[in-house]
Amino acid sequence: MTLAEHVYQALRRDLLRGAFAAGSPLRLADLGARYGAGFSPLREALNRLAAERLVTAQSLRGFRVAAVSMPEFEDIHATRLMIEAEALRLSIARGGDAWEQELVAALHALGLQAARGRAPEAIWELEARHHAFHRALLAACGSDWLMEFFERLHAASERYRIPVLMAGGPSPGRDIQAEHAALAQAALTRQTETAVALLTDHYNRTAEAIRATPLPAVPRRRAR
Amino acid sequence: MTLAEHVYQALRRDLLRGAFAAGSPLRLADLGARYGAGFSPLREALNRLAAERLVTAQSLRGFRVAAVSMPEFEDIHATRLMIEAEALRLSIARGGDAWEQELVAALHALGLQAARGRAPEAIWELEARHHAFHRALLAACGSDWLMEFFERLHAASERYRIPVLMAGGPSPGRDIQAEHAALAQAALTRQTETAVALLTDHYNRTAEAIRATPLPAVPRRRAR
DNA sequence: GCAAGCGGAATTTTCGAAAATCTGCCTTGC
DNA sequence: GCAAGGCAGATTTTCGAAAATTCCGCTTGC
Repeated sequence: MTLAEHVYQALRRDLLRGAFAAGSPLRLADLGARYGAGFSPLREALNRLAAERLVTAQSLRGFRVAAVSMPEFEDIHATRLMIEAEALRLSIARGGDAWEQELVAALHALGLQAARGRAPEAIWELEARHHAFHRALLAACGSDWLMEFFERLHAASERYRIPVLMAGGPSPGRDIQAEHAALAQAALTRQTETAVALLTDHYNRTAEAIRATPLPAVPRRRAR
Repeated sequence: MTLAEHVYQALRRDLLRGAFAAGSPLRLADLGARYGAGFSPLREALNRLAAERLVTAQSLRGFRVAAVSMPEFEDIHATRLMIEAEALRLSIARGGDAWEQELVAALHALGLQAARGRAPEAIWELEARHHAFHRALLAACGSDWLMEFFERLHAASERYRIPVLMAGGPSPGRDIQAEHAALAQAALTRQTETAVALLTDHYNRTAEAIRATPLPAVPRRRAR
């Protein structure tokens, strides 16, 4: 792997984990010290991330962490429901043995990690397995483009989930693992519209938690 | 505009116009001569385009024009129908005076250019106005993400339309301007499902023309 | 005749410095 | 007192060369 690729992955991971405040400038000198790279690989990684909208680029003023806002979250959420509902229908219609196998495996791995609690060092592994479960659910849809849009929207919404995770996880009355199990069950038994409804509810509950948690304040630049 | 941005736009335009064969390597020295830039801005542009999947990157082996294939086209086509149908419904539901105004303006501009024929120097302007018309149709959907996916899928499918355009345009019996006019009419009169059906037919006809035209041969690398 | 290995050329990737531009502060003029 | 202008430092952008790796033809050994 080249240095630029390594920086891209590390920076992307840090952005999704909320290591930088939304809207803050990403200075090349700082990033160089942090990731041990010169300007060239840094700028390559930043350009990729800019194309993914995780950072913004302004001519001759460098890069910033992309801003967050509630209207943008609502857009991400609504678009995501639409994309994933369609991908889930296709996946259920087309999934074979291998899909079922990987889905139950992902559900099991998620359950194991969920049981390990929410300590800081365990939470990112939980996030990874959560993402892997949802990916496994849609994986048989047969559309590279739907899967790419799923990944994009997942990354975009991840940044809004961080405050919720840090504030102590989801609402007390919620049994997330049960939601996942029911969803997997409906998918495996090919109850398409039940599965879509469960998936929609699942994301709507998370959206509720996000709406109830204040966004981290975006440092405002002075008017100019 | 920085040099890297300029290269990005010029290279993207050339890729969409079919200036490079699908699958062929994009050598930095060649690109440097073509666009008058050093390696740094070139690599930044290429990394952006790689994030958009117009080119592919392989560690230490540089960049290539993304491959084309009929299965990929079918995926693009199906995903596009889904995204644009949804965006069109939203746009019709939410569009106000400004939307109507820009839609009729875009339709008119498209008609003017269509009347100018299909000479090589007129064709790209026609393409631009065609794209602008379809964008105007969806512009009121209120979702940045749907619009981004629209742009991505448009760019991806543009590469498949080039051979059709070069082979002399669409099927003889087709009156494309009438299709656009009917579509705009249905949208402006808020006949949502009629508009969606017309849009779907419009793209399906184009897809038929693409299926009937052989893909440009992708230079195959020797097995290794 | 043919596959494996070698070596030079071609190519990509990275760095460090130079050039260009922006930012914030301070002076100047009114 | 306050806005306009300018200067110094900070920052981004670009280049050219060096380092690392791949590519490809050629030789060698069987």
